[in-house]
Amino acid sequence: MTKQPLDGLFESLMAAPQIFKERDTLRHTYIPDELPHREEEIERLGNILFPVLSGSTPSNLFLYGKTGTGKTAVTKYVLNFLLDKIKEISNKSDYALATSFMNCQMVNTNYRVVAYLCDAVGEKVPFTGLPTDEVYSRFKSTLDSEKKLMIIVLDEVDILVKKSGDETLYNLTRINTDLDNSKVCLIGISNDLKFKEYLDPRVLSSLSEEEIVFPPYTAIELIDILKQRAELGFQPNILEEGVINLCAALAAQEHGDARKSLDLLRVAGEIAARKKAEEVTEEHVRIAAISIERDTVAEALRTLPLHPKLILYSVYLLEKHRGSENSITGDVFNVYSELCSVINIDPLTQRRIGDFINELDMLGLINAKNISLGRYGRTKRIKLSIPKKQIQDNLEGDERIGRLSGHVPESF
DNA sequence: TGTCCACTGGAAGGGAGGGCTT
DNA sequence: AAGCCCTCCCTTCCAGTGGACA
Repeated sequence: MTKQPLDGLFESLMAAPQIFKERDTLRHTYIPDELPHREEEIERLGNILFPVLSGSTPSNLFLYGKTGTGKTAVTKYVLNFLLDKIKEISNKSDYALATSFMNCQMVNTNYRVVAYLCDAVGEKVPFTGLPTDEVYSRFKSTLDSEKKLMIIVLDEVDILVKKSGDETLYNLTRINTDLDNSKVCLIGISNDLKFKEYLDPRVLSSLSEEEIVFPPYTAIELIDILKQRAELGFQPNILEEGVINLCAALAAQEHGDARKSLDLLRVAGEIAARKKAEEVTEEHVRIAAISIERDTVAEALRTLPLHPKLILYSVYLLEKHRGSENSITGDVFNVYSELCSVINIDPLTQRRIGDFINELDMLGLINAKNISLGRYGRTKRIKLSIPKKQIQDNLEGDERIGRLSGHVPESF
């Protein structure tokens, strides 16, 4: 058999110095045996959920805190602990503990939440077709068919409520009154502190019987977290002095985000491994910071549907041909409509384009600010938030947008 | 000070595509 | 097969608005 080019690649990678011991422990999704600087939160959550061990229903609770402050990790940590404990005493207790953890970024409609819960209790339902009420009552009756205590965790619950309202949440907070054998405990997790304002007061009072606020990590705390993970994930003495401090400092600039600091450390390690370096250096961390940023943007651009891509490309063309002058919604819509006719598709309405402009703003790809031009109306001032080169490189790769490359809109 | 522009953004609803029940 | 119900994506309608201008 002839030698494949990949054989050589793998051989040289194997021969290179080993950087990682256990790479996955450096992912933020990995739950270590200890969570440094979250002892207090673990203890509080443990205290609140402790009644499950004696078969009582704990209070519903709400966890608040910014991204990367350990809400999800602490919750999973405590739930895992409880599940282990329950296993130990299972012969002594006459009920089962079930948990369902869902991220409302994915499970973001009322129907999907209930369907997900059905799945968790072993009730198979189609992803569409049934009335939500029907799916909900199937969930209830399956859950109630045996003695069970179910802890339902709704991570990023604010997304669900903003998108689909709080009807499901309302039903779930009242479900215990309809159950004879089983009980449900709800845990809501949110990084939007203003989220409470959207909630019906009845849901709010029932859901936040207990609340835990997760403060951001300080740079010093991040260093401890990174040291712990580095010990698990990297070969000994592979990190140059200062690497961990730099990762912590960069992440601390953004509200003490442990997730980000771990990503930085892991990607820095991957870069060092690729370069076959003897150790991971501060330079690798800096490259990692740029590469993470670039990859996030490239990924966002690549996965955009066609119409938002065209809108973004219109903003790009406006900036390219009219210099740094800011565009307004009307300009963008005109160029967008023209591009649609060039590639022979029907343009969407200006109303819909307005929504897409807001979405692109939220993704951080453009900056759209409401302004008033006096008697010339109220509109949005729109600027690109990322370099033009990045738009060009990533969008013109799309065959349909590529056809527009070099096109100068007639409106100029 | 009132007018008026060019929108914004909420609300309601249409319809396509999918699937269930009877 | 008919009648429902779901989500998703979109349109239509329209009241509301900030501030330059007459």
